[in-house]
Amino acid sequence: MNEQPADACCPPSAEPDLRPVDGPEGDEELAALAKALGHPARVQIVRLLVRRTSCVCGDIVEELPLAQSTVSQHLKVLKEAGLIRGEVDGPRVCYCVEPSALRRLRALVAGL
Amino acid sequence: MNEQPADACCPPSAEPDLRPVDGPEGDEELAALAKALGHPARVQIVRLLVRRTSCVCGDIVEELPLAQSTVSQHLKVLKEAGLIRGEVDGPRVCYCVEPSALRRLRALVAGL
DNA sequence: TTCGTTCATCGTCGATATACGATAATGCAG
DNA sequence: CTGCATTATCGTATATCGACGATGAACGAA
Repeated sequence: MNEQPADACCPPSAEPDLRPVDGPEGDEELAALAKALGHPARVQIVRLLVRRTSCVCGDIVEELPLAQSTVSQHLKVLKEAGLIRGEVDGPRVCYCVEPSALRRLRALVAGL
Repeated sequence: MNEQPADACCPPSAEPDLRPVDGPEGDEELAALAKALGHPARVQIVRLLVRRTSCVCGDIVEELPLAQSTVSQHLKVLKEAGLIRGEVDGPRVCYCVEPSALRRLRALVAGL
């Protein structure tokens, strides 16, 4: 079991989101974000991190019916898409959502 | 060239969207919609259909730098995800977005 | 019916995704 | 340094994706 404070990472990071929503760049950007969310396990991971019941990789692994290596791969995909961030906390890594990326995704979907 | 009225299809279709946004079903649903949007060409197609400058398959093909068969495949993916609909209009097919699916996607993303 | 147009489907190829176990790398405790 | 716990990466096998050309199916016109 773990007894993490669940609020150790994730500084505010107020990015303005000034890029355009449409055009070819918007297509690529939305496609990349959507592709990262295009797997149920990754959606579930994002939800877990938003709910913030925990943010440690091991806890996420326990919540999913997948091997630890598979969860790590999914975390990597989400991180490369900019949707989450990982902060090293001793031997653990605390993952958290990137609020600006989520806002960006909402803006791009709203711009459809 | 074509001279289509561009408003021949797409009845209102006011669906209530009463299903829950979270939970395992929401994960699968969002993942399926996001996966369908996880390619720039498909994002571009959805945008074209929202702008409604045209809705005929052939016109969509002309807008994209892809072969007709490839565009047809992307249209199939979008249709199977429920994001668009195709109505046969003589030898042509008029595609249009499914507004309820777009609203559903926005609700699911907002529910993250 | 026959022809031409429009769109869908088939078959194929290379690239990418997804899963797993095994192993490496990291950090802390002792 | 040694050992333990945690996470990342590697290697591999299977499945799906994405592209194309070729072909098929449906429809209207002649």
